[in-house]
Amino acid sequence: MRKPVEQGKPVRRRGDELERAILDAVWGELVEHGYDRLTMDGVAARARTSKPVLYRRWPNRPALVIAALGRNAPDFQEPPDTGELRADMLLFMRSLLHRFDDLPGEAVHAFLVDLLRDPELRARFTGSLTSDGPVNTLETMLRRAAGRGEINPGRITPRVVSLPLDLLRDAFLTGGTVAPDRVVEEILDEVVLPLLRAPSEG
Amino acid sequence: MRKPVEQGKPVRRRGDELERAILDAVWGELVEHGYDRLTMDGVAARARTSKPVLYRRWPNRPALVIAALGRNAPDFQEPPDTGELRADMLLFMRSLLHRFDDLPGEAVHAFLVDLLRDPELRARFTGSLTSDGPVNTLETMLRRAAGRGEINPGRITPRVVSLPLDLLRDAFLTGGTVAPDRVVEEILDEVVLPLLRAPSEG
DNA sequence: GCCATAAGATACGGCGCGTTTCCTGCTTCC
DNA sequence: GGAAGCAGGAAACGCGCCGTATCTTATGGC
Repeated sequence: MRKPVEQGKPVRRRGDELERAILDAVWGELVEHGYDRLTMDGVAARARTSKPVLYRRWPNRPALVIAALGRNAPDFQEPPDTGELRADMLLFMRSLLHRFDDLPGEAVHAFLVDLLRDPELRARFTGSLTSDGPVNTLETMLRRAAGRGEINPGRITPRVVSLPLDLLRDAFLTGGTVAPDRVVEEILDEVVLPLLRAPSEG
Repeated sequence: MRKPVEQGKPVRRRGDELERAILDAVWGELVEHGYDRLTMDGVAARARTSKPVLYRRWPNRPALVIAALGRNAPDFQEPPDTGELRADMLLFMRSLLHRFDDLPGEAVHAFLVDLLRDPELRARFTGSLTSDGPVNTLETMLRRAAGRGEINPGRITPRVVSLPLDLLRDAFLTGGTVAPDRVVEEILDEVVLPLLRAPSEG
């Protein structure tokens, strides 16, 4: 709801209330202008606060946006378990891709690209995938499938586990937009699943 | 006796000579400062010219750097043909990775990341891979290998052909540095080659 | 030798980051 | 309940760099 009076009462917010207002403002700016044109001044204005307040909490622009994404993104869900690997993976990959559908895809792309520029953020990002992230979920799904005899357990290596992720990310980065379903299925049916099913050699 | 003919004779260069000097200056700046800190002023100064001269030839910073890379990068070579696919691919992938070894790897990374930001440049980049680029070379190698019976010809699809490229690029982007040999071999031995050798299903 | 052309020097406007300075209202602690 | 101090808020600044505009001056074609 809207504040009753515009300039009547300069209500001074603090702590968590202020922080929530700021992160909401970030989200709003992302939706409206995208990441490229999200400015610190813009966020401050939208949150009706000022830049020093932002910089007291976050060291720079990407850190601020990370915080906003972390707050607003839906949590990871449990690994799907349909009883069939292909369906599991399809569900899972799609849920990954559509995690930020509330934002213009171009905004997410610009943000990820910006993340990659900074070594520190880059490391944090890749780390977030493995430690308790999607990689674990994938591994769970693969082990279950191996238990059912759907795939060759010998093929399950770290590189192969993260392969779907790597390909989705690459498609997103080079394509500029979330991979369409066609591409996801292609990745699964032409690369990931055949590889997992391939018998060991030698 | 106003002019004691100092070190700088005001030789005014034009056309191709000037252009070469500029692109060399770009290269020098890349080597010395990396892409992030390559500035138009810096290039102009190093080339002993001025910014308007740069902007008369190239519309912006990335375009200028593209021109410099195009001039200084070694040409693509013929696809290797050792008689064995793994060796061919190893040679080829390594040659790709070390194409810009004269530059600090961080500079190449920053440049590629910057390319991805602009839809136009992004498209030009991905296009350069397929049309008469590395993708063609890879396909040639794969077809030869299929002819020798090394791999399953049914596995050769566009997505699979570009798979090694995609994985190298992703490793470069997310790793921040050229993939070490270990990773290249892992990609080949755990993903690409097993997939190519896998028998058709159904 | 004349003149169009492009090089070179310089300065400017713009933008956005991150910081500084100063003021002011809220909260806490005695 | 009052003072001290903490944190929010507003404005302005310096910086760096982009891309452009203006003007002078050398150069090469004719």
